[in-house]
Amino acid sequence: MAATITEVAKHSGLSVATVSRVLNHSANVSEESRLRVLRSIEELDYSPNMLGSNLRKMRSGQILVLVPTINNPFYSTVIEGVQNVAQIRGYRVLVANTYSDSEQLRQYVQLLRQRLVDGLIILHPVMETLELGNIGRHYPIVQCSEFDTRVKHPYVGIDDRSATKMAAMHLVSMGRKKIAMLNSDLRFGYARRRQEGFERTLEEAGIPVRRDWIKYAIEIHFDRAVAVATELLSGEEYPDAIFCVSDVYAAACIKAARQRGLRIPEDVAIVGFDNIDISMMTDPPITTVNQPMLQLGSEACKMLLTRIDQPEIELSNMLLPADLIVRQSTLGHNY
Amino acid sequence: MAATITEVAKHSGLSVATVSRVLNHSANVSEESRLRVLRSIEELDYSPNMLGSNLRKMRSGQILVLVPTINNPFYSTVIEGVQNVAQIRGYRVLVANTYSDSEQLRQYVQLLRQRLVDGLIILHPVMETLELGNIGRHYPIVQCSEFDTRVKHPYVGIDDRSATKMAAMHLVSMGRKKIAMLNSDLRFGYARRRQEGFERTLEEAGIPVRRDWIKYAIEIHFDRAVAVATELLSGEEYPDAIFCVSDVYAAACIKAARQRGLRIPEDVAIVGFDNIDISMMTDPPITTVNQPMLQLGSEACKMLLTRIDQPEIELSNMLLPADLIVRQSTLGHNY
DNA sequence: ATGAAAGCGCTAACAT
DNA sequence: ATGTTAGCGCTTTCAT
Repeated sequence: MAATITEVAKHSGLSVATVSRVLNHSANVSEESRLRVLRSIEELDYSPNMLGSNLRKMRSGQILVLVPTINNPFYSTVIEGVQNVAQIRGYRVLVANTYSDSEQLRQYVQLLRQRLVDGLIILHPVMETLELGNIGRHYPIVQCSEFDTRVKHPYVGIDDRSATKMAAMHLVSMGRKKIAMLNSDLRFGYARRRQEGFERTLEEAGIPVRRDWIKYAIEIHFDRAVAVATELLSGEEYPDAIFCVSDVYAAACIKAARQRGLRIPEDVAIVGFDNIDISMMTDPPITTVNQPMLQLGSEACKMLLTRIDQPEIELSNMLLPADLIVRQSTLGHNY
Repeated sequence: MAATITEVAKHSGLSVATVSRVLNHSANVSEESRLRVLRSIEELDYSPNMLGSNLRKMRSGQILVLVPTINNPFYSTVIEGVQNVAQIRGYRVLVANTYSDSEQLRQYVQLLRQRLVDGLIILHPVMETLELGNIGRHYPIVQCSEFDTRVKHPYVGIDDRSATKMAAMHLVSMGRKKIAMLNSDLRFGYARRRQEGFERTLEEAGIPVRRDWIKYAIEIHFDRAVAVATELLSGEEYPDAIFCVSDVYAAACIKAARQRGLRIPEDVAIVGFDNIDISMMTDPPITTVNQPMLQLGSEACKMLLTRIDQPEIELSNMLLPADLIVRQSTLGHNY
């Protein structure tokens, strides 16, 4: 039913080579031939079978994005950034949830060997450093957002330490002296870097760092985070500010604070991280560190495509600037 | 560098046919040959080049999911459901944002003709009925969640009318008599069906339907929805309950009500739709209609794979049950 | 149970 | 500028 390039060639009275040239916009085709071919394509309602092209060119025209879960507005926005660039450059994007499972991850990396994808963007705290380094050593791979500096693939992310400093200094400048942190899991590079930035900033500001005011909510799960936040706010003495490594945690802090009858920001100020939609929907809206999500994705994609096209080029890592969006969870009053 | 099936054949002293049989778990291979082949695969670190396989089998092993935007927890969860089934059945999933642009949509449908995808799941209010019907007439396509009954492709969704009835009856049973609706855009099938269900339920309950209390927020955008909700709550007389067709709208109503100093649910009760994460993070948490998002995706995927494998089979549409999750935005008190 | 060989649709090297 | 042809890696039919 579907026409092939051979039939187009026959129909136009030209060779398959010429048809192929027209399809690939190659030079060295006379205007007349070009038009003849285009007409035949039209009349036969021909569409090239890319499976043939792919085999011949030994490329899939696809890249794979690995995320712990697509169902997270941060990741999905980064993916959108990836897609924006990929589409322009004629690549399609596969998205795979790894559910942070290394077996899944290993399996997806196989798609590179099977030539089903030309490159890989990992939005994923890579814990099995060496593993991935070996499997993917000779393939185009870029780390995005959640990078591990020990892994040998280039990355694009934000400067967590200075972003954290900005957030913490904001709290300090609002006169807060009893500042807590709600972190995720120190196995993640960003968690380590943000905690480091947090502690350093407090020290520089002459504010004591209380170990019992640095809490961890291992899973990014709302109810779990509410429990941890409640704990943080339960003691005789409790913090007057909480820096959270995610907006979900910040929303959890708001709920916990409310349940204990604390006012925000009067009694406790709250800062989130990521600037996902939720941060503007809570009451009060959350002051948060805005990550340039779309740009993270698009830069990672550009980097990857460069790696695919010119594997010999040495790529340098990229840290994008983040900025603080001040809302009522720290500012108050103007609600 | 990468070994081919020919090299494996040579190395094992068998033919490519036999190697292929082993790879495809075909019968008629002696245990001895099988082991010889497997050993060679191991030793040569061989991985089949799927581009060759794809061309020969004339299939891509991929399906495409079209969504207005991936950056929406409802869609991304449905996609997760699709992926769960696809992975088990050996298919990969491409995701494309159409941004509700019909030109983009048309372009993506081309992937079917190019044989880059074997089938299509559309999570998308299809407005250009005929168009898609023509382009995709002879390809495996399934509508999911946002279906148009006039389009000739099978669909899986929820029964919007009865789901709406359930939500509205909940408000009625709580003694509400002045019930408003915050809808999206009547160009969407679900918007029409839900409004119909809403009006019918009120009529059956003997409650007058006030046209000026049915409002529309064309874009699902938080700030815009807050403005509409504020309008709804501004009059001399205002509703004592609002039924929203999305949780985002419900969150907007909460914000608008708060700003006007109204208590929820005492002064105004609020019901959302979808049961996305946001609905449990607001204050108060939102009573909402839970759509079986994962199941919507997985059933749509099953349906599509059936269509791919057995195009001759006539498929019937599927409506999954939704259920009401009652939280404090209508129940109150037990916060 | 195994092998030989054709061929999927396309591109690109080479020849003219 | 155009055509001829080999061949990308695999599956599958047909012999044996």
